[in-house]
Amino acid sequence: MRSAPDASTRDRIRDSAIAAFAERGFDAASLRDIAQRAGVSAALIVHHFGSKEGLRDECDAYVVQTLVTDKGHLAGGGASAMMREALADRQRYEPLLDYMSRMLTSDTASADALFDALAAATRALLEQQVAAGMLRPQSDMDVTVTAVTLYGLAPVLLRRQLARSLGEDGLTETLLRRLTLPLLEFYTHGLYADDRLLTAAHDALERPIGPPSGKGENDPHQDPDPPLAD
Amino acid sequence: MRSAPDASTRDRIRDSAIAAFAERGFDAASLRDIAQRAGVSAALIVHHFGSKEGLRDECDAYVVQTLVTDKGHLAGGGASAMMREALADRQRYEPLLDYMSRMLTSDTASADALFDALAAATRALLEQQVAAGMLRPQSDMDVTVTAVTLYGLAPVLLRRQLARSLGEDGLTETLLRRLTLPLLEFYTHGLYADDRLLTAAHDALERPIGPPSGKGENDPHQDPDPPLAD
DNA sequence: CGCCGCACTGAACAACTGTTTAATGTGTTG
DNA sequence: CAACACATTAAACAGTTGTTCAGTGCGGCG
Repeated sequence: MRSAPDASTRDRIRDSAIAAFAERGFDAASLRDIAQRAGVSAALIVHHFGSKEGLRDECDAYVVQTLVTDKGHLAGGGASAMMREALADRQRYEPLLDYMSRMLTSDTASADALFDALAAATRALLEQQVAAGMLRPQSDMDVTVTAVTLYGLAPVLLRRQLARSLGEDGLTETLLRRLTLPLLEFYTHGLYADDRLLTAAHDALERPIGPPSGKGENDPHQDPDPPLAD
Repeated sequence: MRSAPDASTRDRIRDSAIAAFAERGFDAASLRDIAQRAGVSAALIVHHFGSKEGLRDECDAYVVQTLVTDKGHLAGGGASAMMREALADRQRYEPLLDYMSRMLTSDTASADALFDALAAATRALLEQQVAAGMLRPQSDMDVTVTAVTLYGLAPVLLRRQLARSLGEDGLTETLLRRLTLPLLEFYTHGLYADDRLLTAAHDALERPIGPPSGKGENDPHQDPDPPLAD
């Protein structure tokens, strides 16, 4: 988070805080550390924001607004549009993505609000695609919305592992291009060649209770990893 | 992490540490806090583990071993088997899942090792399914493996949001049952009804460079959210 | 000018951090 | 029994933390 050189002191502190929280986490980032980044004293931060918690609240609000409320050009696109946008102006958005990742896994009310906003954006997009006849009929739209939101967020939260695992460093354009077709293929035709696992799971769910009887070693579907079956 | 009542002091400290790190994060969990949970003094922790960092290393190793190396009954099943297992013995596994979530988003060598182990398990499972002719042909198996690993991890990392968003509290069996069929359907037939987005993306990727010219408002594929398309 | 408000500071504060030290007990081994 | 090893502790250490306090200087307004 490099602020514009003429940004107000308050804004500069906020941006420095976002960068520090994103890099080191809320607990590990000290007020003195943030103060130094912003070129001010620690006392001034408290003067402006009341407390470290107050500073956090303002950072949360700012990140949510920038990421989902602002201009609506992200709000309409869901998580992948977010990543594309982030790629375009990496220096500016990278701390925001890191901050958001920390936020989403943090058991705070702001985290819930952020996720709800992202899910709402995803829902809007999917419903628009339903109206256009682009989507297969979904049996439980709430589950679909939540799942698509989760799947869109996964590459952001696990950005480091995603890149490392594929031998890139960071979320380069090369990496995004490499992901595009396989993922779109996955979203279009799925992963499995036939209905075997699906019908097996369907049958299994008919039976009243779950996985009883001993070790459950001979279930009909041995391990359809992805779908959390049974 | 409630240890068996006769567990050795070392083990009890380790388990208390895992619980504390999982609940509050590595930085926020103090040695005195951990010591109190384990019913010992803070000095004893240092005596046994050398330093807080040493304690963390041992916790990391233990969690990795328990989650992926141990017995192989998780190693073979990927992330969803992990969740099923966790569900079966919730009290025991919940701290481990929380710990793992923090670990995977933490820029440490252990995090990389854990992810690699999970990805390897996913790869083994997928290759076995390829051999059985269950999978559609994949153009880039590395991408498929990484994506399936990410998608399997997303519900664990965002467990709280997943449950909250669907009106459950926690990863109940009810919730898992509700997820099973829609997700398996998704893995089997995909989300989209036709090839429109796929072929559009395919065409778009033919053209040499990316999204230039002004605002890129009139791309062929306006926003195929999920697949991060160009 | 004189006064007020306010951005801003360094220094001090008490609370807490991880770690060290010296000591105490307790059990095993010679 | 003496000697050693080791688990365990309370107390103290130096460093850092968020926060408070008393002040400084500067800009606008009467």
